[in-house]
Amino acid sequence: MCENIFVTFPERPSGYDPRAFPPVAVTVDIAVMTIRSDDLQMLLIERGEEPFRGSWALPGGFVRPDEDPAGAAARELAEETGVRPEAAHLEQFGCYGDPRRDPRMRVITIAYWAACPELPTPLSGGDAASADLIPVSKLERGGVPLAFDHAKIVRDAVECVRAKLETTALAARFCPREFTITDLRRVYEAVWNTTLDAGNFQRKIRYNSVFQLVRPRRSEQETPLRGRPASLWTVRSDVDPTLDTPFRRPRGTADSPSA
Amino acid sequence: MCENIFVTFPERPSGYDPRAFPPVAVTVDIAVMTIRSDDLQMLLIERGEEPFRGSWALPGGFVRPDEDPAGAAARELAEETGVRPEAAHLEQFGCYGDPRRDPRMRVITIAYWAACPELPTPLSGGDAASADLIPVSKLERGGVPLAFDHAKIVRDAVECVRAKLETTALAARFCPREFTITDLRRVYEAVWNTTLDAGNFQRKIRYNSVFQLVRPRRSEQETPLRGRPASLWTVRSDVDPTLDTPFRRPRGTADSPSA
DNA sequence: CACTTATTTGTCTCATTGACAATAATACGG
DNA sequence: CCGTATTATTGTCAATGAGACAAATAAGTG
Repeated sequence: MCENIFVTFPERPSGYDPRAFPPVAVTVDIAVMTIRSDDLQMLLIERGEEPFRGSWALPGGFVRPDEDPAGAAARELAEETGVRPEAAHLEQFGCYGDPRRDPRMRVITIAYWAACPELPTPLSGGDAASADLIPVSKLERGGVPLAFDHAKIVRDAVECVRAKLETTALAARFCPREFTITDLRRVYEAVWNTTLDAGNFQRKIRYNSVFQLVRPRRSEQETPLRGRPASLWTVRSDVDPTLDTPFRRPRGTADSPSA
Repeated sequence: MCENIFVTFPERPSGYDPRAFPPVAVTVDIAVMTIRSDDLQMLLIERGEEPFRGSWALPGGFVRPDEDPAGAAARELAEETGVRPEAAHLEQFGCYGDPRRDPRMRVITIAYWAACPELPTPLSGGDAASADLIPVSKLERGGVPLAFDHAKIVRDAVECVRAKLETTALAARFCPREFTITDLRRVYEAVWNTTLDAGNFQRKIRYNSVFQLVRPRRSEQETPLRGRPASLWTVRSDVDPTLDTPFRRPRGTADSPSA
C-alpha cells in the first residue's frame, strides 16, 4: 500500500479515481454442508445457463456495495436455503481470484462454508436453476462436473471442515440443539468417512474433550426404534456459540523463567 | 450466482457491463513474520500520509489486472523485503472487505502471512515510509497504532501461525535450511510465548512428530559460543516443501464395516 | 420371559507426555 | 592437563489418554 501504487495506478489516496480501477466483481460462494443419511452432503446448484451450463456450482452471489462479505454470505445463505443466519455456523475459509476463473470478467470470490443441522430439503423449484444435496464422497470421486474453479473450492471447504472437527466442538453445529452422543459420533463418522468405537467416543467426548455437554432441563425424548434409548445433551449455554474454541497449547509462559 | 444478479445488477453473463460494477480495489496485505532475538516479530510500515499518517500498516499493494492474488503477494513480498518467493512460506489466511475499512473507497484485501527465516533487516531507507520489525508481543499489548483494520488482520495472522505450528512442520520454515533442534524449539517458544522442556522437545520432534529430520550430508558447523555443540538437521528433501502436512485422523474407513 | 438392539460403563494395554535427573561434548581459565 | 561452566542429548518414571474389546444396562418385541 505504498509506492507500488504509482506503478499500477496513477491516482492517489483521497483523490482516488474510480475509473482508474479495472472492473472487478466481488462475490461470495458458500459451501453449505449437512449430514444426510449418515453422509456429508453439500448443497450445489445446477447451472441453467452459460458458461458452464449443466455443471454444478456453489450457491453464492454478489457482495452489495454497502455490504460486508460476511453479511453477504449470511444473506445469500438465507435466500438460497431459508436458513436463518444464527441457525448455522458460517465461516470464511478462503478467497479465489485467478484472473481467468470466470470467463466473463474478473471475479474475486470470498468463500464460506456453512454447517447446517436441519437443511430444508432443496427446493429445486422456483427458478431455472435446480438445487440439490450431493454427497461429498461423490464430489471427491469426481463424478460431478463443477463450474469455474469450484472443484478446488469444494475440496478446500471439505478439508477445512475436517480439520476444524478435530480441534473444536464444531460437530455440534451439525446437530439440532439437543442431541445424543451417537448423533455426534455420526457427524464425525460422516465427515471423516470412518468408523469410531462407540464406547471410546463416549468417554472421550464426555470427559476429555472441548465439548462441555450438559443434560438439558426437560427434553422430549424421541422413542428410539430399537435398543436402549440414548440420553440427550446440549452444549453448555455459556460456551462460545460458534464452538470455535481455540487450540490447547502447552501451559506455562516465558515470563516464568525455567532457569 | 443466480437470480440475485437481477436484484443488484441489471446486466447478465456474457453481456457483463463493466460500468455496472461499483469501483472496488483489490489488494493483498502480507503479515511477514520472522524470529528475531527469540521473539516473533512482524514487518510493518509506518504510513507517511493520510489516512492514518503515522500509524503502522501491513505491507501490501494492489493486485494487478492480470495477476492472481498469490502472485501479487509473492511479488509484493519480494518488492518490499527482497525475499525470493521460494525462500519463504506464503499462505493466504483471510479476506477483509468491510465497506468502510478504507475511508477513501471500497477496498477488498486478501491477507497473507509469510514465514521468513532470514529477513534482511528492514531497509527503512528509500521512500517516505519506514519499515520496521515489531515484536508481536508489543502489537498484542496494543502499544502500536495500526491503520485501517490491520489490528484485526494482525491478530488473525498470529493466531493462524500459532495454530499451524501445532499441526504442521511449519516451524522449520522459520529456520535456515540446516538447523538444530534447539533452533526449532526457539521458534515454538517465540511463537507461542512459552518455554518448552529441551529434553522432551527433542524426543518429540525426532521420534514422534510430523517432522522428518535427517542429518545433512556435510554441514558447516558453526562453533557454538558455549556448551556442547548441537547437531544439524534438515527436513527430508522428499517432504512437502510447504511443510503444510495434513492432520492425522483416526485410521480405518467406513468401507471396512465394524459390525 | 427370552431375544434383539443400541447405549453406556469397565478393563486392559500401549503410546505419548511431562517432570526431572543423568550423561555427553565442548570452551575456558587456571 | 584439569576442573568448571554451559549447552545438547539421553534416560527414567509416573500420569494421562487412546484404542481394542468385553460387560452391563435399558429399552422394544414376539
